Amino acid sequence: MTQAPQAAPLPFDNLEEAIRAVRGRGMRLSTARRLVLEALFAAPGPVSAPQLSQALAIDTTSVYRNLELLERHGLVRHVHLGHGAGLWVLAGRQEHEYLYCEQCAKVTAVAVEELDPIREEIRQRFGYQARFTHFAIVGLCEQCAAPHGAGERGRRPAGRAPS
Amino acid sequence: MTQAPQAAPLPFDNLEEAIRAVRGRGMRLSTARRLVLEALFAAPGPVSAPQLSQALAIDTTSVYRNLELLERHGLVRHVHLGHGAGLWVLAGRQEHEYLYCEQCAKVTAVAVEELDPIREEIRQRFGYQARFTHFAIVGLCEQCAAPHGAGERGRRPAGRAPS
DNA sequence: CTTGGTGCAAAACGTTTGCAATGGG
DNA sequence: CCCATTGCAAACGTTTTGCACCAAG
Repeated sequence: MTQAPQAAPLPFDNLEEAIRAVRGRGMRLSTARRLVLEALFAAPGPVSAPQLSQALAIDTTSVYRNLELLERHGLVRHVHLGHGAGLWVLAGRQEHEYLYCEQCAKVTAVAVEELDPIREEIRQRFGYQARFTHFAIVGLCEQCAAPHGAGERGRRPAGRAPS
Repeated sequence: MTQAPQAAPLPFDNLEEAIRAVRGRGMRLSTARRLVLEALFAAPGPVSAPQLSQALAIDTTSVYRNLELLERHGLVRHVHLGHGAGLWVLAGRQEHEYLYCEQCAKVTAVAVEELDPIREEIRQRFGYQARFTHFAIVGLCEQCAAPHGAGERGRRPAGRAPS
């Protein structure tokens, strides 16, 4: 996960296409690699390498090597929502960027185009071409930002909340 | 550095005021603590705990404990520019948020107010009250974003460039 | 003198590397 | 058959924890 700024994402919609892309790029379709891809397709959101390793009963090393290789080939990418392990997602179609609530750990995925206006404003003001695919936008969600409303007031996170 | 969403920053301008704040909050002014504060005042930008530890010849453990304590009391905070160690800065006055170029590792610090328009747009569109104090805004700086210009074309980072 | 702070040792955690064995094409 | 890929062991860099000693107030 050393560094992986941008690898042009390969377009694919489903497992079969992803597998075709794997083969087409000269990678072998090992059991571990197929399982990792399947798991990522099945996952409801970003998953960590240790999670994958445990869930699939594949050595962590192998999971990392697969994710890194697939990332180099633009099939997956990783994201940081807060502290803790990096989280991995497919990089094929429907690219997402994430908003992360540091209080209740809520994660909101939005299509990249939805953030383009923000990106454009940042570019105009500061000259940077921003990318929220590596670091999520961290802050407070609507409920948690509401000063004293009835919403999530004071609620503790459901899962762990890496700040 | 477990988690530290927001601790109301104590306002202070210089070392003396910071020291007064330390004492006022019931913390002792140990040698290590004073050195860490001095180093942060002297630093031109965010610094990692291992860096501080080495530069000041203070045990890493002690540096971490001091930073964490000072963070809990709103005197310092930490930021992630990319991969690698968390980086620490004073949290007193002139708060900054950071833009980080993932290609040339350039860091641009901007006053929080300068990002308020961006924050406002994010709030309106997605309901999140964003905070770029924990994760920098990562992307490409003007030079590196320029497709084939004469600027930083192909230049490798000066220091390490954690993506 | 009290107790908060220190250094040292050791561990936790996520991640990377070296190497011999294995299985995919 | 060959070599990409695997598992295991071991290292890595950052951060945390336990504990006996020390020093700030």
